[in-house]
Amino acid sequence: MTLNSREAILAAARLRVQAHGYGGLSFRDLAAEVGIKAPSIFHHFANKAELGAAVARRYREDAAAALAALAEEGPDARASLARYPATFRGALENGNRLCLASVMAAELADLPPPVQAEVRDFAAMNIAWLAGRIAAAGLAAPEGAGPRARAVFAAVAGAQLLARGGGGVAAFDAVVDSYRAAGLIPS
Amino acid sequence: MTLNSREAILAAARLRVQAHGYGGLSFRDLAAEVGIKAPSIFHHFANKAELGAAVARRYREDAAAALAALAEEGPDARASLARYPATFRGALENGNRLCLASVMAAELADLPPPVQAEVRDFAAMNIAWLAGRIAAAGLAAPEGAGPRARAVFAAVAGAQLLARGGGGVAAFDAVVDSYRAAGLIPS
DNA sequence: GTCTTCCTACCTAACGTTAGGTAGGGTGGA
DNA sequence: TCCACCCTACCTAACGTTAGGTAGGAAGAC
Repeated sequence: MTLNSREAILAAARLRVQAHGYGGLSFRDLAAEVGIKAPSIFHHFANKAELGAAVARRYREDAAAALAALAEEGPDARASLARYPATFRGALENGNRLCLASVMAAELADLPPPVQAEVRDFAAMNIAWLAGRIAAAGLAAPEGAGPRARAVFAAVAGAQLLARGGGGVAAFDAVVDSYRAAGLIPS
Repeated sequence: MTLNSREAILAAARLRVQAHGYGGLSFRDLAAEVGIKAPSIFHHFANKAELGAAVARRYREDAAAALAALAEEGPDARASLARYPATFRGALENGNRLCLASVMAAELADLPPPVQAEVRDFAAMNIAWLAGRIAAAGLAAPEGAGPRARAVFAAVAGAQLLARGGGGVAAFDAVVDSYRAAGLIPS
């Protein structure tokens, strides 16, 4: 149960941050969900900042793996780009949550520096993946792939934010469809 | 000083929420900034929820006035649409803040219902304005103006979120330029 | 085999701090 | 006089965190 506890804490903390933010993550509530007491969390993580950084790091690693899998599914860069928004859809379906990095970006100034760094790394990783696929798909000139990648990332994150405010997955899908219609994302 | 205190509280609270979120708004810090003591705030607002709702309502009213002014500046709907993102730029310039509604959307689940309602109203107001201008500009079919308006609102909010994470106003401008290049927003 | 030692994993109790909120009093202008 | 405004003093609940301790297992020496 030792390794499982650490993993259980990480998983539960991720969901709680996605729903309530880093500031809304309480050790007592988190521990209760895992089935231990709050101080026992300190056996696995030195403090809240370290837990937050670990959650964000794991989130980035999982996303990187998912994107790598998406790219390896087929050689068609346009097709994998078209499926990129779907990686953000899941959070909305799962209790109207947001991308971890979006929630944390909203409270960025109050985040411990190590957590801030993880948030930036997540964005950089997504943008790098998008830029690679955009370049491979010939969707933009080589020097324009980076800016375009940032635009796609921002637009999809914004769609998720709007959908949480009202409309849910249906609103998210409609906004993404508009992006496709405008040519921001390939169909 | 009575009316001024209320206004000073509203203004300071708005800036603090834009920087730290509703959860990060503390009566003690807020009062200190205004130059009074924390319990004196309760003379102007019954509780935190009412203060939050008042801040959000005022924010929406101010934004509505700014958008109305933008629309009245000239009859060219395309031109006023092109200047829409600028209304979001100011927050970033002012201490790397976000749109009040974006910050609050990130912590929506923990907001008192009246505050949630104000956040939704702000989004609806923006979308209605955009839909009107999009229809007037002939940028989309009449039945497509609403979805397109939601896409523009989401995209601009996302650009602001990305810019806060890193890059600031320059990143915001670059992303908006990409939106223009893709045809999501008129130049 | 068993005794000692050290470990992991978790506990209870309490720390200092901060949160929103309340009670009741003083003061100044209409 | 009275009421708006702001004060001091205080409350309870919750926060992250620390101290100190217990249960149980692995490992080495004899």
